[in-house]
This record gives sequence, C-alpha cells and structure tokens, in this order.
Amino acid sequence: MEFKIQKKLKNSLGRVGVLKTPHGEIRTPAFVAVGTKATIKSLNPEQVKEAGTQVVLGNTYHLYLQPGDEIVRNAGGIGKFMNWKGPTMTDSGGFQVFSLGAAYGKEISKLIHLAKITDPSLLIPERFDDSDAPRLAKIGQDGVSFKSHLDGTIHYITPEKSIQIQHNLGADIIFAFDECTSPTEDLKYQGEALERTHRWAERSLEEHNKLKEAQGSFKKAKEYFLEGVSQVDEPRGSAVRVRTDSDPIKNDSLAFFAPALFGIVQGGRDENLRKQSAKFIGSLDFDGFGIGGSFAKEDMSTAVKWVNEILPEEKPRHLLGIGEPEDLFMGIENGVDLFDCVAPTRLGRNGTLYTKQGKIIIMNKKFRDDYSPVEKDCICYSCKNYTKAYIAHLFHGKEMLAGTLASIHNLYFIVNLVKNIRQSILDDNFFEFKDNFLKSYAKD
RNA sequence: GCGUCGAUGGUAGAGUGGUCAAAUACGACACGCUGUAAACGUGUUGCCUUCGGGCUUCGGGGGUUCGAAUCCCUCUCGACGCA
Repeated sequence: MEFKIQKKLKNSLGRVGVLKTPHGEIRTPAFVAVGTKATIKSLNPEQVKEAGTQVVLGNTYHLYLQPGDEIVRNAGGIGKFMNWKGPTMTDSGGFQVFSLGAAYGKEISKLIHLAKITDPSLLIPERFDDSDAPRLAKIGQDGVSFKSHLDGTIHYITPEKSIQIQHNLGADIIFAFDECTSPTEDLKYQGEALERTHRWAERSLEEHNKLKEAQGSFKKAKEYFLEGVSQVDEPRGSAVRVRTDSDPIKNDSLAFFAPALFGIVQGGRDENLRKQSAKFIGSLDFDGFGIGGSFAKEDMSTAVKWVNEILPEEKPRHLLGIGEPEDLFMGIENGVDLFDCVAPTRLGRNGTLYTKQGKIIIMNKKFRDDYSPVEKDCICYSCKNYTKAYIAHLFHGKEMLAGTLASIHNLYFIVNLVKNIRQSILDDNFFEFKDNFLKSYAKD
C-alpha cells in the first residue's frame, strides 16, 4: 500500500491524496461505504459503484460469526465474496466492544450529547457494580468475550484473533483490535482502557507481521498454510489459489497477500490521553491510522485536531464511524483522509434523506403528493427516475425498493459531497465551498 | 314472520357491573438514528386543560344500579337457522 499527498489545505491540517491498494486507488479524502456483513444493505455492488463509492468496509465480528471467516477466505476474500471489485477494508470488532458492551441497552451511541456525558446520573459509576447489567461484550485484560447476538454462543476475541480473522477476510486495509470506550466512563477508566488499547495495538501489529511474514512469499504460504502444496497459481487480486494433491479439503485453498494494517488512536475526550495515544500509536509501524471513540459533537473537532497534529503526516488517517456532512468538513479540515459511516444507508432505510437544504423525513405527510425528485439537481439514479411521492409511497407500503432508492440517494449525496470537498481543496476554494454548503444545509 | 347470535375508538379485535377514555395489533401523525443487535426504534393518536384535572364516548332510545361498554326492555341494522 502506498499513500501520496497531492496537495495540502493552507493553514490547516487538510490534504488531498491518493491511496494505492491491490484493488485500485482511493482518492482521498474519501467516504467509505459501510458493508458490515459483506453487503451494503439494500444495494448491489453496481449501485454502490454507481453512487461513486471507491471503497467498502466490512466487519470482523459480524463476518466471523456469520458466515465465518474461513468461508470468506475460501471464497477468495471479502471483495470476491461480495463481488466488490474495488478496495476493501475491515473493522476489527473494536466498536462492538462498545456497542455490545457499555452501550448495550443504554441510550448511548457513537455520538452523544455533552449534557449526557456530564450528567452524573448517567455516568457509569455502576461500572464496578453493574457486572450483571445486560451486555453482550465483556472486557478482559487479554481480550473481549462476546455473547453472540445471533445465537448466544460465547466467543473470545483477542487482538491476535481479530487479526487472524481479518487476514482470512482478506481486505486491503484492516484495523488493529481496540477498545472503543463510552464517553460516560470516568478518566481513570479511560486511562486504563487506553493502556489496554495500546497493548492490543502492539499485539495486533505483532500478529499481523507474523502472518505477513508467513504469507510473504508463495513458498512461505505453502509452508504456513498447507502441507503438500503442489501448485500455487499466479495471484489474482490479493489472493492466490493454492492446489494440493494430498489433502482434498485444503485443495483449492486461497492464500492472500498481506493487507495493510491501521492502528487505532483512542483516549476519549481527554486531551492528554488523546495526545498520548496519538504519540504512541503513531510511533508504531502501522500503514495508517484510525481515530476511534464515541464523541460528543462538541469536542469531536478538537480531539481530531489533537491527534492529527501528532500522527505522522505521510500516513493516511481514517476517522472511524463519522460521516454527517458537517463532520466531513470538520474532519477534512483537520487532516482526515478517510471516513466511514452507517448514516447514509441506515438513515436511508429508515426514511430520512439528505438534501442540500438539510435532511427530510420522506414519510412526512407533505411528501405524499410531492411529484418532484428528492433533489431536483441531483443526478443519482433515484432522483433521475423517481419522485418523492413515489418513494414516500414505497416507504408507507413497506416495499423493499424504498430502502434501496433512499440508500442510493444518500450514499451518492455523501460520497459526492466528499468528492466535491476534495475538488474544492484542489481548486483552492475549500472554505468558500464549506460556508456555502453549510449555510444552505444547516438552515431550515 | 319466528328464533339465535352479533353491533366497541380510522380498521381489526379484547373487555362482559367499579381498577375503562377502554388491552393488543395495524393504520395515521411526529421524531430519533454517526467504525450497523437497526428495512429499526421512540412518542402521540376522543375533546378541552392553568397538566391538578375536567367533559363527552362502546349502534339509537329508555330503564335497573351508589356505579353500565358490561344487566333489562325496545328500536335499527347485520349474520345464520326455521318457515
């Protein structure tokens, strides 16, 4: 993997670049479509591509549980499996430590109001006496035990395990196993969790290098994966097909080129911890970095800035799980190269659509007889061919096409917005573009 | 014509003397969703309200009772059975 910065945004941390992966280039800043279970919900790869998406992100935890990482590996890796020909990434499962752990069953999400964080009644002093509180993820020093949300079985995921799974999944870019903490945790806990995340980062890297080493050459792949290998085909994508005579089960197994590994910076909302984390994670031999955590909207930009001022400039940075329009401007201005977010597809499926004048709820009464497209100047498939009245009708009728048309528009809207922001930096009018966009978007 | 059963809020459908402005589901309306436990979730859904409560509702009318959606009479309508 190779990252080149083409242009920098003056007087800020922002930059435009190109990230080369075995499956093609990613022009950054870029928005990564989230396809947790090796599918962008309700869209086929052609629709994802037509929306302008350059890269998609799957999830370690979900794919490990179903269908199983070996299934994906034997299919030829996540890209081949899901018929996505471009670059792919996988998240490590670290977010599920949060979403199925501290946040499970609570009104805590990736973004949370500042008031909620500081409201003492919502803090987690119970942390040390809420061990019987319902949660599907429990953190140990060595790893995390998950109770499968699918069938209740217990799975223990360590950094090593996460990396092994991700190597099997075979994405171009993978992430270190981290602990995404709840912002309601106190500083003491944030510090402990950060130490854990740092240790896990080292272990992720170590395991990654071990696997990489093993796969470093076809010869080594033979030794590591398979005994009695008789033939190794030329690589296709990031995978090579390996044939054996002796073992019919292993016959036709696939070996992969090593993916790139991104380390993840945590540290909650504390400046010292964030900087300490950026320093530490940034010093390790990662190919790039993720910035993780659950934020309050109010302090997300400062956290991103603290981190990106420290992280090595020449490596790509991915702001994990963030992607509302205003956040994209903020992130890019503060040196973020990659974003992923479920918002466009989830909001779409749930009936909220992005427009340049802000989000609209398509089920609202006023759209039932609105025969104009969601956005009149939008060139996405949905806007070119369908009216708000029709999409509203599909939602009211609970038709599957509703989520598809809405997701197409939302994904196009966000991907295209990032693309336009990128262009605005190249054209030296980022700030003007930002002001104009937000003036229209943020106002009612 | 006789008999039996039935008629409940936008719909379906509980309730069968007080705890009933009436379960539940659907619908309607509004809102939420940021590394996807999510084609999901939450709230409201008779009228008025100073949010304490007040008022009118369970086909129509009349009764019994301290009290009726619930019991009785009658009318209207519907289903089924017998003529």
